[in-house]
Amino acid sequence: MIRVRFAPSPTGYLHIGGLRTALYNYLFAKQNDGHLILRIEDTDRTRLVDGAIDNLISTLSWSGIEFDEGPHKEGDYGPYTQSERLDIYHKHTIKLIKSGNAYPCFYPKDRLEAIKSKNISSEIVAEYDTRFRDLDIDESIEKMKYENHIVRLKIPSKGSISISDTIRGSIEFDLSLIQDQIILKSDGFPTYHLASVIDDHLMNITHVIRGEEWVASLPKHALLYQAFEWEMPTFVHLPLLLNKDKSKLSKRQGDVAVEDYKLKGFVKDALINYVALLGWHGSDNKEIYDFDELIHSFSIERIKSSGAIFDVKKLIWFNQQYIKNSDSEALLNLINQMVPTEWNLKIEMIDLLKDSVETLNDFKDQLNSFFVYSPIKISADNHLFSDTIYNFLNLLKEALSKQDDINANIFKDLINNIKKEHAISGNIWKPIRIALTGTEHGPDISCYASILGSKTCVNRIQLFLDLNVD
RNA sequence: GGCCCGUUCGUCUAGUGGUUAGGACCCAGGGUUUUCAUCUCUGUAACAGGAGUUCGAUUCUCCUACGGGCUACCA
Repeated sequence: MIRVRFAPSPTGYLHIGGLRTALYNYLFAKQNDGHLILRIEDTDRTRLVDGAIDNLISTLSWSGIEFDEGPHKEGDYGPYTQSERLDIYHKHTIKLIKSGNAYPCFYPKDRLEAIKSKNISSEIVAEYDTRFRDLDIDESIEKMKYENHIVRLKIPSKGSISISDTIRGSIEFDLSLIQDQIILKSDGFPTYHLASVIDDHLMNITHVIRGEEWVASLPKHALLYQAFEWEMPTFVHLPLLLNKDKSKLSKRQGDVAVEDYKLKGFVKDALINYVALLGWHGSDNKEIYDFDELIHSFSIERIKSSGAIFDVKKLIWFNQQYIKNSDSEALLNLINQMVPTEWNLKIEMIDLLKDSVETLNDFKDQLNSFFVYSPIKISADNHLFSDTIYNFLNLLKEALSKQDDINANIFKDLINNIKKEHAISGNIWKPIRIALTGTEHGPDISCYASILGSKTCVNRIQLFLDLNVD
């Protein structure tokens, strides 16, 4: 069975790049009837953020990505949080030391402090540590019980290793260039390399799908697999998501948290669709994929090898498409959660607006004029308004007050009749809009007025005239 | 600096040993519309460079350039 994992560290929010990694893992698992595992990589105790795990899970869940196993979902391979697996890492570390593939380096307190305070380069420290490389194994293990130590992986000083990546093919590394990697820190926690290799193996992970930033560590991981005499999973390194300047997508140059986009009124389907297409594309020109189509169409073979710039403009376009094609009822439910409870949203309002908004937040802005009105003071030099227009508005008000029920067509007829009867010409539609809504632009004013209802229209025109006509 | 990865319109991308190199976003212009938007039509715009292989390379190989990632007791 295909088993893949998404393995974030709980350092805060869910990164857009993380969302894509999770998504690709999810799609791959789903289309193969496999399992997607959530594993929390919290081995850096200095970077833990409270609530990050819950946040991660709920954000992922909002996007439609659910896990088959994880800290929040029981499975046969737990625990799924690395800080709860310390004894496993320790046992395996001892195994590595015993087989001669790793060695502890001892750090008397003063040396530890010296290293920390003097800012010595890691190369120099590693160089110094090679003196521990060939210490007696049993003695070293005994010494670990009462002395400060770290453990390093013993990397062959010569030779090369070639590792296969599904997207990039075979990659060769010169081992002499790699320093003995620390796999167990002085606080007793493993580093990423050790923990992820052990967990991927123990959790029966078949495909490691992760970001390209990990390819440089590939030889270390491969060596670890060799040392344990374990079979390697298939590696799939995803191209990076980039800023406008082509550097790795990061905060600082815009929003990178999934939550930011949610807050800005992006719908999850649009985000997912857009992000899926950053690095993957089908063989045709299709761009709009719903979640099921994505599951069926996605393939690792068609993942690109080059990085992709995250372009909000295209995301906005996707968002527009999804909103306008959404069921109005569903939209209404979403929007209801965003607006003041006293706003009595009607489905007609959503129908009227959904073709033209870019984000859910635009709804909020545009809906506002249905519920909040204050007349605009027209300046004397505004050529849109004249006595004729004010008079016209007055007539319209009269006409509307005789109508209990209006619809868009009645509203239009009313206006055209008044125009004809009183021989009024010129642009009357814009003044009507301004009087009725307080804004210059917006959706079809006849529809707008009919949703507002004749009574409210009358009130608003009255307020407008009160303010602008002596 | 070293190692590794990458390079088709501004962006996301399709594509092939012979194509007018296709689509989408963006941008510009036209049309529709009582406004804005929507919608619609049209347009601008790309194979990083150099060698080689070949009758023929955007496509295959090598080199260069450029970009990026990594180079932590971070992941």
